[in-house]
Amino acid sequence: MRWSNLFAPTLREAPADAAVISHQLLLRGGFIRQLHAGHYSLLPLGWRVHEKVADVVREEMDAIGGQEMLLPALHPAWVWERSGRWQAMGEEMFRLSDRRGTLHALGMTHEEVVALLAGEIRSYRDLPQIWYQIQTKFRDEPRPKSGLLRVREFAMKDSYTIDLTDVGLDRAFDLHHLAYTRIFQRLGLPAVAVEASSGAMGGSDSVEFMVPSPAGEDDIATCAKCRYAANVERAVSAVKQPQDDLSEPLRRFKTPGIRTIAALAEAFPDAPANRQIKTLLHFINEDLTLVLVRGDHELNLSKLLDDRGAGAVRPASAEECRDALGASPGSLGAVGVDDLPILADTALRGRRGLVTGANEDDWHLRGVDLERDIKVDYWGDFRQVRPGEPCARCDGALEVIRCIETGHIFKLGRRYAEAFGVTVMDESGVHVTPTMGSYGIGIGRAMAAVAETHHDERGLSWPVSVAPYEVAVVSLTAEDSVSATAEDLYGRLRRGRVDVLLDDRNLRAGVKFSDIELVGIPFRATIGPRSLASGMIEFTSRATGTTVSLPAEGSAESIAISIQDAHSRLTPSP
RNA sequence: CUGGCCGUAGCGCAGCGGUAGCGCACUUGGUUUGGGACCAAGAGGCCGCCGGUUCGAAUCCGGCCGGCCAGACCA
Repeated sequence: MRWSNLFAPTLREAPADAAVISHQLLLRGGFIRQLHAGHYSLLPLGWRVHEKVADVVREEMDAIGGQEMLLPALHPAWVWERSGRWQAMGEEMFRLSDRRGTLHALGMTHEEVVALLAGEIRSYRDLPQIWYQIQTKFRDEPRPKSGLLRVREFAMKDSYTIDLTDVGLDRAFDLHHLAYTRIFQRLGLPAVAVEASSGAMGGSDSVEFMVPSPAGEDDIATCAKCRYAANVERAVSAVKQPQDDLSEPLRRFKTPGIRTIAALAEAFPDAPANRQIKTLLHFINEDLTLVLVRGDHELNLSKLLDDRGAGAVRPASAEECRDALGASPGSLGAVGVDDLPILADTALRGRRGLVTGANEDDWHLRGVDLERDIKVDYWGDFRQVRPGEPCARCDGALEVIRCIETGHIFKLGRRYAEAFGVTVMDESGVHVTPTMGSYGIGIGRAMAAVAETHHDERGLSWPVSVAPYEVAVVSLTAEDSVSATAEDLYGRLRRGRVDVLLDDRNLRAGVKFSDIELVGIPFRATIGPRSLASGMIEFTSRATGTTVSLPAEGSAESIAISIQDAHSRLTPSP
C-alpha cells in the first residue's frame, strides 16, 4: 500500500469526548470513527488490525479442531422463546418486526441457533463437535463507552462445543482454555485466566480472560503467592474475626438519628463496624429476603444471584423496608423475624455480642447472638472481597486489579440441548442429551485492549501480529536515487509477502515520522540521501526506538528476518 | 434509568443580546525539505433541532434530540 492512496485521517488532537487512551489513539490514528454511541466504522487501518486479530483467533480455533461457519444475525423470536431467553434477555436484546408483524431479534449470542443445528446430529460417532463463527453481535447496552471497549454492535468470535459426556465437555473446555491462552499471547495481551460467574448463561464452570488495564470495567482478586485469581463477582478471601465476648443478654438501646453503620460505630465505641450486623432487604426473584453481612463488609450481588440461582435481585426501597419490618434502612434487623427468609454471610457464623437494628427507628439491639437470636435459613458466601484481605488458599494477601474482559469460556451443560430436544444415540443405542460449551472473544474489544496496553507518548505501538502494516518504508526526498531505492525495497518486501506501507507522500520528514509513530507501525525503513550516499538505509523499531544501519543492498531480506523474529517472539511453542 | 458536563468549520477551542472568530488541518502559488516549515491568497458554518421572548438570538427562556463521564445495569 502507498500512503498517498491510503484513507487514514490522522488527527493531531484527540476529539474531546474520547476519555480512554485506546479510544483517543484509535481516533487520532485514523483507525475508527464513531457513527453513533456504541457504533463505530472501522476505517482501512482499523479493519486491517481487526482482521489480523480475527486471523490469529481463526488459526488457534482451527488448531483445536474448530470448524468455522456463519450463522444468521437476525433470529425469529420463537427461537428465543423456546429457550426462555426472549424474556430473560430483557432490554439488552434488539427486537424488531418484519412486514408481516413477525417478531425478530438481532442476535446477541447463538446458543439457540447452534442447538437447533445440533439437532442434525444423530449418533455419538459424530461427536464431539467444535463450531465457531466470527460475526456481528448486537447488544443494546445501557451505556456504551470507552470507544471500542463497550459497544452495541461488534464482531465476536463465538464457539460452541457439543459433547456426549461431561468428560468430553471438560476436554472441550480445556482445549478452549489452551487456545485462548495462545491467542492472547500472540496478540501481546497479558491476559489472566480467572474464575468467573456464569451470570445469565447458566452452567457450571466459567473462566474469564482478563487484561489488566485502568480502562477496564471488571475487578479481579489475585494472590501473587499461590496464583489464585477470580473475578470479584465470585472471589473468596479468608476473614479476620474480632474476638467476641462471652454470651450476653439481648438489650435494646436508644440510637437517636443514627442511620448508618459508620455513625453507630462512631457513637458507640463498643460497636465497631465489624461487630455490627448489616441487614439488607432484597427481592430475590420477587421474594422479599433479608440478607445479613458483617457491618464492615459489602454485599456482593452477583454472589447472591449465583448462589440462589436467581434470575433477578433488586434492593427493596425504603418504603418496602418500612412495610415489611416497620423501620427505615439503617434501623433494620433480623432478630425476631420469622415471616421472611433470612440469608446470612458465613463471616457472621457463630458470632455473638453483636449490634443490629431493632426494626424501630432510633433503636438498636446489642448482645445479639446469631445462633440464639436469629433464625438464619441459609448460610452462604455473599461478601465482596477487599484488597489486602488474606487469601483463602494460602497465607498470601489478595490484590484487586481493574481489568478488561477479553474472553469468557463457559460450560453450559444440557440446558440448551434439552430446550431444543436434541438427543443423539449412544453406543448402547440409547438416546441421550448432549452437553454444550460456549466460548467468546470480542474481536474489537481485544483490539482496543491491545491499544490500551501498547502505546507511548507518540502514539500506538502494535505488536507485529496485529499491526496494520509490519513495516513502513519512508523515502525522505524526491531525489531519483532515494525514491528509486524506496520503490525497489517496497517491491522486494511485497514480493517477500511482507505487509509493507510505502510512505510516498510529499511531506517533510517530521510529519511522516510522526504519522508512522502515531499509527504504531512496528518497524520503519528510512531512505534518505545522507545514509544512501554510503549505500546504507536506516531501520528503526517502534517499540524500542532503536535504529540500526543496513546496507541498502539486501536490506529487504534482513528486514524480513527482523519481522519474522518479532513474530516468533510472540508465538508460543506448539 | 438517576446524577453531572457538553453540542459553534474536519479536529481543538473562543465568542454569551447587535448578525461568525482563533489555532491546526484543507485548496492554490512561491520559498523550503533528516523530526509536525514559512510567506501570500483562498475555500469551508441551518452556531444540534423546534418553539418562545426581543426591533434584533449562537448568546436569554422552554421543550426535544444527541454525545461524554459517574453510578445503576451488563455474558
